[in-house]
Amino acid sequence: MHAMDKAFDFRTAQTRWYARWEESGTFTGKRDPSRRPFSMSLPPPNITGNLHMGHALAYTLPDVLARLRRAQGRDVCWVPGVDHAGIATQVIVERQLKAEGTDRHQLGREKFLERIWAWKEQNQEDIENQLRRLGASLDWSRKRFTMDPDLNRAVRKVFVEAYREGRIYRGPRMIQWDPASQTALSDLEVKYVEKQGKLWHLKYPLSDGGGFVVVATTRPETMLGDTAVAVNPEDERYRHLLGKTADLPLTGRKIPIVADAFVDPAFGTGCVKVTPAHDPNDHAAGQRLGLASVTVIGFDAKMTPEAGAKYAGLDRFACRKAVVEDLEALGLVEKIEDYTHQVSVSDRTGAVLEPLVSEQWFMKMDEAAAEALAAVRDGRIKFTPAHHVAVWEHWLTNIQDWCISRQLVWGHRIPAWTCAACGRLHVELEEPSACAACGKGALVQDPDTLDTWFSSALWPFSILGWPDDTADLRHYYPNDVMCTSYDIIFFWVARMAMSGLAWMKEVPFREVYFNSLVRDESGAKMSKSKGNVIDPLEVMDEFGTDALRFTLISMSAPGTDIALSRSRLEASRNFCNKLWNAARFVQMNLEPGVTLAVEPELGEAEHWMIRRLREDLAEVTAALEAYRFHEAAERLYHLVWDDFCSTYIELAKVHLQNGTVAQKAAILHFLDLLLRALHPMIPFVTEEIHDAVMTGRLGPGEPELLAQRAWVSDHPLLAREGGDPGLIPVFQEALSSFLRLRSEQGLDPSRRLQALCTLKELAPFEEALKSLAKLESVTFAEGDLSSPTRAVAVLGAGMVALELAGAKDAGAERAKLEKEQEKLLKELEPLRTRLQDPGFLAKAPEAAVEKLKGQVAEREGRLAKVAALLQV
RNA sequence: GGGCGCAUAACUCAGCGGUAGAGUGCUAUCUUCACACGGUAGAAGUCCCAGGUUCGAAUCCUGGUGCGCCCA
Repeated sequence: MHAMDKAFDFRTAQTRWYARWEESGTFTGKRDPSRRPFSMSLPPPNITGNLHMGHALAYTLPDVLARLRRAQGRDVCWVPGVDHAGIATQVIVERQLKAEGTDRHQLGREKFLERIWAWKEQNQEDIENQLRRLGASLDWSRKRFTMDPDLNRAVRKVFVEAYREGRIYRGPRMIQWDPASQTALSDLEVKYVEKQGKLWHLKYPLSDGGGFVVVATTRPETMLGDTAVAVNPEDERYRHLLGKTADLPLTGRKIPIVADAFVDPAFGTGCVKVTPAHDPNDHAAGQRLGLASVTVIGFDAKMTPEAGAKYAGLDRFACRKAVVEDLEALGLVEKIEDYTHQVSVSDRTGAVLEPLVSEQWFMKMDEAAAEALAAVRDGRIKFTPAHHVAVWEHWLTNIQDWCISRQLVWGHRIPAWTCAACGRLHVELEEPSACAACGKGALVQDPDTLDTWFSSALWPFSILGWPDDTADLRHYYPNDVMCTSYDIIFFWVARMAMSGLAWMKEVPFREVYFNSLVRDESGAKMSKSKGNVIDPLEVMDEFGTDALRFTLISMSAPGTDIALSRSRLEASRNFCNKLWNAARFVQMNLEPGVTLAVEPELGEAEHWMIRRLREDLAEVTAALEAYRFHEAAERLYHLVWDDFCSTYIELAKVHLQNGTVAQKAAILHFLDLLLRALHPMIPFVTEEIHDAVMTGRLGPGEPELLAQRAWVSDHPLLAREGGDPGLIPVFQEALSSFLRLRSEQGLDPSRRLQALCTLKELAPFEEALKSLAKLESVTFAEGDLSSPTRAVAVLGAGMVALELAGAKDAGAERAKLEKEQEKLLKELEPLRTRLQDPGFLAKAPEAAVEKLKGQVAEREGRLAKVAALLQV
């Protein structure tokens, strides 16, 4: 036991405790067969970044769950780790190389990889330490990285098996190509941004000399690769053109005019140019209609020789300018309109993507998607909030095959080898020593790596040791909960679900909790370019980790994004300080003999506090178990501030200062219950208080660390019944009436007054009333207290008065009473109307009618007393 | 074009069939024996609009308006 400072110093508390928790093995999954497991695996954070506010939330909420479940006796296993983030990481390290005047090609694949590994080690350590600062109760003994050898084995296993089953195949297909990072992307890595562009109306002369056909396009440079002009078959305007050809300007090619339903007659002129090599829709149309494909833009985003000698080698945007100029010179540009359209760019590099046909690896999605859909439909996976099911359904029912190969160095290398001699492809777990077909040629491994999410999708079971049949896997799989942000439902959740079902034959997690997005004060998404990013590390320095956590938790209502504001952080900090000071006040009045082992003595105030704890802690438990974090936080906030601090401690001050050991033990128990209930949300301040107050006062066998103590629900004290449930509310009303009278009468706050009260049952609280309302004495009397020398207030069940002698402000009192009368009448009117409504009386449930009657009676009673006072 | 979500006090948000709530801010007041990161009292809202269901709607349904997000 040591003296507590006047204010909670979170700076020392938050560095002190995490190491203790970690060293003590509190967070380690015990794989204890006698206890029910509780396992979680979150999408690991990307190694490219520091902890941002999204992580802070995404780790705080599951940490609340982990700490709750641990306290409830579950064997908690929450595995931490980081994700290698293929493209993002490679882009960053390549940028560093560029700044040093070199590049990865000069460095060579191996040196480049060494460089990335070194960078990864440093970043991973930073992220891990930031998660520790946040207090996340992760099992560091099990930490994983998506490129660990074990996890790589899982990746190879899945790749090889899926290939043999035909789920993975290789072939030329149109993909989204990122010219900046020189790799293919999956559909999910494409972002659509709105851009102000132009719509060029180009005239293609008909080959028979019968005029022109006009097509509209946002990308005129692709006309060099046109192989047809298409119209809608229903479009009467152009039916006469079908079967004819047009002379494609600048190329000397003749292209057919064809019909296809994909053409929207309302877009542009209703005639569209078809460029099968450079547009996904045109590509599909080209295949349907058997059109030729002419590739005029290369992987470097420059024009190819097929674009013609004049344009070959030009950048695609420079070529656009050149083509338009040349067409204008020929009089073939009918008009140019301003046009706003969506341009597809890389989510990572921001480069404008080029749809290109390319040889890539793909994974079939239809079967896996159907299984993932079924798992949610039949309840094997439950979503909170449930409305995200709609998004899930939509995406999985429209899913395309997944392009899994990337032309990157950083990632899981594809386990496929080609024989240099016979060209045979070998997909194997380990590198084959010789070609199984011809036995002669040298084997060359596919240079590409897999999409980062290929390995991420295996995370929920690869971290537990799969493909080996490990004890961890048997004990902790499937995971109980997956906590994540709803914006990565496709990247992570869907792919994990599909992988788990495919390879484990069981869902990877039983429940998914989607947390909100954290936004800035005005509700805008935080982004570096907007400059509105709130750094959680700075917030933790300024307000404390507990304040940050409590703010995020108390704003986490399902389905609403969080607009983080300074004022909320301040409120949370103040709350932590309030708790601290209440504990400090308790602690400084405890002698050594007061411990949790002492049987507490319970009076009216204690029974009231027990009732408050019993009701609220049950609600808190239920709310947390149902992911209603904000509700749990709000309950605890008011339980601590209003009930424990403002009401109970004020009533118990006498005991606290001069009471018996048994009386003080009751106070100690209440504080103990609050600390335990609050610990999952604000672990640092509660552990610090626990240390300061409970050291030497714990019951036999109780662990010293709060993080190891049991949850509060079945504490025997909460089962104790007794006392009069109505008494403390009457006391509160009497007290606030005295205070209000003082305020209305404009009395000097330090002046002590004589008071009267008709409520005899408050006699035991005389001292508390005197102290809190600054009274000299309280006389318990019967009947009407009204008198020309007293200020009187009407309560539900009685009356209180202050003796003011000559100092009474009768006008103020009368004004107040009149106002109260007016208010009561105003309230009564609709209540009485409703009570007289035959429809209400006939159809409303009896309880509603009774409740209304009670409300009317209570107001009428008050009204009568107020009216009587006004007549004096 | 399709889907999802949100509109409640000055601000940020809860509530989601039975008399409008919280935090912050605001007004007044108090440094009195844990806490000024505090105490006390107080002011503040046609619960976006229009219909409908119901004895009763901020709450359920339909339509509209305005925002935000996702997918194409």
